[in-house]
Amino acid sequence: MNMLFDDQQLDTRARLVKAAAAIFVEQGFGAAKVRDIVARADANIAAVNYHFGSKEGLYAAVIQYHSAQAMENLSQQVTGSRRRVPAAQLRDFVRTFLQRLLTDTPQFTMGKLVAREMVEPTAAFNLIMEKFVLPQYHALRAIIRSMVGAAPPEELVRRCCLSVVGQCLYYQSARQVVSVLDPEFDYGEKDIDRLAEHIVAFSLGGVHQLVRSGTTAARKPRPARADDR
Amino acid sequence: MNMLFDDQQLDTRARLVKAAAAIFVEQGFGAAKVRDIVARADANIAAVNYHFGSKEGLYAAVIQYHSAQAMENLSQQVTGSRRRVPAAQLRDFVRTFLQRLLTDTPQFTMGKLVAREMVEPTAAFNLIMEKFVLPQYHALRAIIRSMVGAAPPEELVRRCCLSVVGQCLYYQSARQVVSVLDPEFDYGEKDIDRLAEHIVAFSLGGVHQLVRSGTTAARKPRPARADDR
DNA sequence: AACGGTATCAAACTGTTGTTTTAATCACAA
DNA sequence: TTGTGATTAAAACAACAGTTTGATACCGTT
Repeated sequence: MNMLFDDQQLDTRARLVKAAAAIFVEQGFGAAKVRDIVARADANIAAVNYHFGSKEGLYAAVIQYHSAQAMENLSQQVTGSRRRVPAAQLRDFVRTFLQRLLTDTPQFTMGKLVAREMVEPTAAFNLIMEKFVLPQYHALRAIIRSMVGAAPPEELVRRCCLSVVGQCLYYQSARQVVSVLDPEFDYGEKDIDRLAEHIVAFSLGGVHQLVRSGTTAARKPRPARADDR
Repeated sequence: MNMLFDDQQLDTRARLVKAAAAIFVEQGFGAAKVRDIVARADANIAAVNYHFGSKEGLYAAVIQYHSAQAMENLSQQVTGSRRRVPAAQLRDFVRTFLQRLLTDTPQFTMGKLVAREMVEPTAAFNLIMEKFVLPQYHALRAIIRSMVGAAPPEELVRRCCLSVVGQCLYYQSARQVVSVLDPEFDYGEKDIDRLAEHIVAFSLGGVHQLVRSGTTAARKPRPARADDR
């Protein structure tokens, strides 16, 4: 239990964490098979129970390991863009979020694990929520709030946050659908950048639209608009 | 193999389809257990293989049964709102889409099955795609296209469609997250209507923003905007 | 009443999957 | 060298889940 990752000659424990991370991301915790993991790690079946106690313990280790670097990414992201215009902050947020969600390098494994937990929660759900989802959510909420001012109700800000996140997450959770509807999209850096541009522009328009209609329209009875009926 | 559903005293086959639909929606095909299904249907284990050949056969039967009424809902929806303003068509689309996705009545089971297939594809994925996803997508694409005119490239329209769908699907696929971030939201009719209003307004703003920036900004080199740096 | 087909049921079967066991191997200190 | 604890390996175990079996009940027909 000395250093976890060397580089070349990893010990069994480290190889297991690495292989498990990949398979958990690909298939989710439930569908992942321990035998597949140890096969990829080139280790023996008993190793996972010896080192981690159980499959769940291995999953916890994967999360814990990837948490560390993901967490510092997070904090440097938040502090890094404090001084900018809200719209630029949103751009940074979406770009980073999409990168973590869609890029395939092992550096961004945590983002995909979090996405999995959202759609298919496991025992680690609460931990993931408070360690990753909520901080991210609060960051995004602050950005949106600074864009709309103090007047609009909290609910509007919350809905906008979920709209932004929903747009992003769809490209990861529904990859199969995207690959049919948009076969060109190959999740490369270029594609991700273009997608980020789109989602930012779309969301900026959405937020502004809501501020506009929120200030002019009545509150309770839905105002009859031109597009009704 | 006479009539499938009576009403009150359903035969075993019908009870199985009904129970299976509920459990497949709740847990997904992979996680659903045949023993749970037959327990809810108050039937014997062997019944599923006797009537449907296999668990997969049962799943196919569930899809086939719910397809019928879902399909006619679809067509009447499309033909029903042809004559309206695009924005009103979008409103209808989103409202109906959300209703199918979030309402818990068995009438709208298909929507949730489709959502499952998007996130966790099974052998029925291709069928679901061409029978439900693609038609819906084309309908939405036509609406968006009629809003932006002929000038914007197809890619922009496609991105907008995915943005709309992503916003909606998130509330179904990530229910657990929503229940933490927004505990008030209880998926009642009121909530769904309000959510539809939000997503429509947000998306209208998003689409218009994209049309605006698309016509004014240069194409290849990203124009330096006020919010940069 | 006897027959034939359909449906149901309890029980067993089979493959899979997470886990455990037991022995062998290795590293290293006494 | 010897002993000790950590690690690995092969095999077995136990629980689970989908499927199959063989017997039995049901029901309309001859």
